[in-house]
Amino acid sequence: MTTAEETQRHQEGALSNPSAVGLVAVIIAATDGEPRALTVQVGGQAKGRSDGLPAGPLVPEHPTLERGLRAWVERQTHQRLGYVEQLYTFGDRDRQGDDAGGLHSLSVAYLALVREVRPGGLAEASWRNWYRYLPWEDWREGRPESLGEIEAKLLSWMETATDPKLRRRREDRLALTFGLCGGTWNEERVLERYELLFEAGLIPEAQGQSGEAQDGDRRTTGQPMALDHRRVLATAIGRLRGKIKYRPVVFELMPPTFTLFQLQRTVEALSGTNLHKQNFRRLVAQQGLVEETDAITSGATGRPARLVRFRREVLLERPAPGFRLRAVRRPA
Amino acid sequence: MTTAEETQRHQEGALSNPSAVGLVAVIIAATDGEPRALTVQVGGQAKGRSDGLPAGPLVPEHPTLERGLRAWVERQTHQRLGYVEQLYTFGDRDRQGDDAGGLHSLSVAYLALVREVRPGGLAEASWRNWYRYLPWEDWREGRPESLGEIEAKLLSWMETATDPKLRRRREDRLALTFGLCGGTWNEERVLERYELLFEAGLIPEAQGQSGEAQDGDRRTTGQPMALDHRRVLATAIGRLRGKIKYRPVVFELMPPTFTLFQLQRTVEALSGTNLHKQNFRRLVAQQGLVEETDAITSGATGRPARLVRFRREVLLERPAPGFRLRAVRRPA
DNA sequence: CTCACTTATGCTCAATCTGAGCATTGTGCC
DNA sequence: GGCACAATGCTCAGATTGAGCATAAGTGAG
Repeated sequence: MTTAEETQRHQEGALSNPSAVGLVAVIIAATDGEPRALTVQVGGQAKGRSDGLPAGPLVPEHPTLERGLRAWVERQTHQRLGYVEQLYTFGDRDRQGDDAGGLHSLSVAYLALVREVRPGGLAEASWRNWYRYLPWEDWREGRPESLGEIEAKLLSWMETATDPKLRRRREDRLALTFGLCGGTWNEERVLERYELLFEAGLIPEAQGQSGEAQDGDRRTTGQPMALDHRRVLATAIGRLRGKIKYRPVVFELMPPTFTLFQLQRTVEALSGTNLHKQNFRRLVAQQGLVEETDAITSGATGRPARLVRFRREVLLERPAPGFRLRAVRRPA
Repeated sequence: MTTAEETQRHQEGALSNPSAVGLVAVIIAATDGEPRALTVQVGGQAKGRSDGLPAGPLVPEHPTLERGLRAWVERQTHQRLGYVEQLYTFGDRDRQGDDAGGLHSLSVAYLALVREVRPGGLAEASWRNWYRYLPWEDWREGRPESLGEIEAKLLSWMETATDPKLRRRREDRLALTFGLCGGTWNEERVLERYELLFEAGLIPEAQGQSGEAQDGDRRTTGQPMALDHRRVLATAIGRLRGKIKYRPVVFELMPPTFTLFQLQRTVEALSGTNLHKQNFRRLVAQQGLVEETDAITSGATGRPARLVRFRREVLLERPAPGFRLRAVRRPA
């Protein structure tokens, strides 16, 4: 069959593979300078319960996928979603675990940013610091200590490759993702790092995928999640870290008014790095991202700070405002 | 039902909405300084034939969606795909036309870049300049002439809003996407522009979606495509235009060796703008994106140019190499 | 052969942006 | 008042950019 024939057959509705399609949502908030994701408890008694992301079937009654997701999440969590963006569509074998009875299954993942964290809301849902699941991604206190052990294991995984070409390829990947062997750490490569760990057998969720021995230790390789949800989370973090650099999406996580330092803390929380304070303010000022209110903080230690608010107008003005975050280089 | 319950039910496989899932591929090449997409003829005799993108059912026999797409396209087109990336998953109502017999239908769209254009290959498939479908996106010869008419229509669409708030919102969107009313043109907002035209009733494909009068004219609003394929194409172009700025993906479109000017022409073709020649070379040199060969062009008019080739090593070196394209400002 | 034309390539220069740090200003606390 | 701690202002050298000028090295016409 030619492409054209196949296309035509497809477009006339003669589809051969009905599939089970679901939604997964990565719902992000940032309070107290910590990045948080909404998680739920999933899993029956047999396998034990574990953290997972909110997920559900595709709701067909909505005009678009995004609107459907929005309504679904807002109904479930009573959160108003600020910003919503489609993340990625994960297929079967990208995932692990049971196929849904022979059906091919897909998950359409969405990233959503919410402003406030309603504490009560749902019994089984809770906000968790996302670095709980990916501890090696948090460089705010300097190089994460868990990284030492991880690197050692990755290096020995590299060594297990006997084929020199394969070994070389692995070395390149280590350099690219974890900054080993002379590479540099790029905070956006969250997914690539997760996938590398997965392949190297350091991720417990990889069980059943291959028979290799699992080498997971929550202190170093983080807490597991149900199914492939950690992969989805990693995708979300990577995307968000990229996005804040050229679109003012952080403000979707901020309260109506805030101080520049709170804003900086939020950006740092997302990107997992520290920023140079004065330069950060200069950047924000130059870009005209915020405007001053006449309120001033009080009570806290140190000199009170001026409260500012996001200038919605920038969405129309500059081509692509955001933060170009330059991590401050730390001595040791 | 709570989120957690729903999630659990979902994850245990009790899915309620089996859906028809398909793939769509935007396969891009660039030859002779023109950006081209692979198109096929689709549609039966009743509706008339029209251009469409290669599409087909999801192939379940592959480990991941991407690998599946890769195999499928390579089998169909005998093209080796260089770079493949998932674009977006389009839902039903995002699309137009017939639901597939009550099934909810999804299309997972992929972007692929190929190096060479095999001319023969498929009878019904052909490479088409992508600006044929989105003529307002090509600013290489200066402001596209079709834009005058488009803007006039958009402005009158804006005026039809009686509610001042709605009118205001439309004005903002015109500024943001088409640079009207004091905004600036941003070459990455391809999808937003298409969607605006769609809403404004300037896109013939919108028929049946709403009863509004269609105002399409191929010379100004471009040639239509089947279903929502123009939307998919617009998504692809926007994504690619963004990507070339921070990842060296253009090289996936180039032959093994090429001149710097050919490279520039390709980047210009994709971005739809003109670049400053000397600065472009300086950028490429600085970033170390290419290395010289000892071959030199000959035969063409003008001084012969050195042939260069892509330095694969940069993929490992710099954090995120690509082109920051600054359009050269033209006087008129 | 020389000229006109075309493209390649080298180089300059001012304006701006960046990374890093020093200095000063308000507050709460002892 | 003196201290610790943030907020805020300001400087400064080095790198990056945008825009051009100038020169080199081919082709084709006369």
